Amino acid sequence: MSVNRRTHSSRPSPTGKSGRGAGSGSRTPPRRSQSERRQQTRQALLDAALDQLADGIRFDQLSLRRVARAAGVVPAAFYRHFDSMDELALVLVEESVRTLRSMLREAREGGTPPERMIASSVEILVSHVREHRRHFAFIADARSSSNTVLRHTIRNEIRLFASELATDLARFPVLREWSTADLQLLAGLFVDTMIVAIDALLESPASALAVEGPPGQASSEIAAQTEKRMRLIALGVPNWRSRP
Amino acid sequence: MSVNRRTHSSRPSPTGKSGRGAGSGSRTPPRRSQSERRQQTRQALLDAALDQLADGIRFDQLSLRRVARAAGVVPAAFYRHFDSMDELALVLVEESVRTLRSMLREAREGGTPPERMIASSVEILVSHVREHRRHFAFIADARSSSNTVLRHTIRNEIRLFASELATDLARFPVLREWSTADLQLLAGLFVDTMIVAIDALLESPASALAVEGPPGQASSEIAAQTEKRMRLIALGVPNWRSRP
DNA sequence: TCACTTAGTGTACGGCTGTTCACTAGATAT
DNA sequence: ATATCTAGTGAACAGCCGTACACTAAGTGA
Repeated sequence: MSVNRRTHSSRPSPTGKSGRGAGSGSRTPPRRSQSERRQQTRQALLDAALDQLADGIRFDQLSLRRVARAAGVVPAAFYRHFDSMDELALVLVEESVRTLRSMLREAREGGTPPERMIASSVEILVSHVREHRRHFAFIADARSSSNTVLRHTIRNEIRLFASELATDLARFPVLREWSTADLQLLAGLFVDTMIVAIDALLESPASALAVEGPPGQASSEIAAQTEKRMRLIALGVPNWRSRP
Repeated sequence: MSVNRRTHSSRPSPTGKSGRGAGSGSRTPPRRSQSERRQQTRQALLDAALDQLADGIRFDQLSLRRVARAAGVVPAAFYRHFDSMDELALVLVEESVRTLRSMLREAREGGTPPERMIASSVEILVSHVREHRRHFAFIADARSSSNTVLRHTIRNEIRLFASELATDLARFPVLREWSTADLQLLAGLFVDTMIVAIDALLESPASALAVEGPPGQASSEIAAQTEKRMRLIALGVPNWRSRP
């Protein structure tokens, strides 16, 4: 995990011999420009945080010191890149939201026939969570973080995501006449169903040997369950009237 | 919040006069049996924890010392009643689950006409959350706690809740022919919709002056939104076939 | 009345936390 | 070649944490 080679030590080298290429097998450290070093450490900090998140550590328990340690850097060095853990979190929001939007884009562009729409969306969801587990773990976690700003930020992004989905839904013939509010309702229901699926997907493989309760479902079961839920919701659409 | 009157002090009374009824206006402390005292402090600890939870403090941030302080008791005294915060949490689970089941009972027993079923359930949900805010706050929080045992325990209880709802649903004529699995699916969808509603209800009033994002919706809006979601789901029911 | 039990006290300890500061070595600019 | 800049170091700080321990006052039972 450590990014930086030890550049100087408090204890002088035990052998008097120092200088480049002295030790057998020790190679000259690769020359890196200052900006390379900087950018690399910064990313190491972000990666360290994401890795811990993917390992089931919650953001709230993620201390500045733990992140620095996992990045192979001393705590004080953290401040060269971020003012606080909260600021690091906001960078992770951007990264993760990009992943989220890429999922929407992927679902949009393939010329999927309407009757395959739900199945295809669920497949994309599952594969995206598998391939970008760390980002989804962060999103899921941040959603219920104790950091108010972070929590509100991520929830707002999810609301935006639902809004985009709503305008996509508007293109379906059955939904042509629907009011904006009703489209938001439907999209919100779909999105919340996805979130439940994401939570389940994240729970299952990391805690495969969980001590308590039913063993985490396999991702195929979760996918099947999610697809059924969405189909059931979609079935109500043709009969929907806003006022009861 | 403090339950126990100061019973002795490290510093001797500044006046030499000690003994009962000495000071003007000081009344004799009410005699309490030992078991009364014990039970009272224990409840004060539980209440202190619940109060903090209702104030938006997450269980993870809730330290033994904070709880003890809020209960007006020294940290070491905590151990006379619970081995650890985790053990206290499990007691709160029992308390809270009782509240949850009382909600189901209330929804069951009133002779509600079928077409009012959803509206009535949502009303009961909203009023229950208002009246037992602390328990619901704990449930919502524990669901995503970092304590694995606690999290699994509460999720299992929610699964049980969904199962009971499923058997209730089975009594509806439209659902007579449904398989158990499909009933579980439907119940799960309803329950998750409720959880979303609970989260929203808990968010709104405590953080009425939230710094960021859209102001929390009023509970009536949340109720309306939730009712619509459930109605939409219910509309799909008559057309449902398990295999697509 | 007197010994026993027990709920709660006060103090102390080590461990982890965020933050600060003077310092250094390697990259950069003159 | 030399001076400047800067990413990272290591040591120190105060604060909160969980836990341990000896102690005390009040309630309890013989």
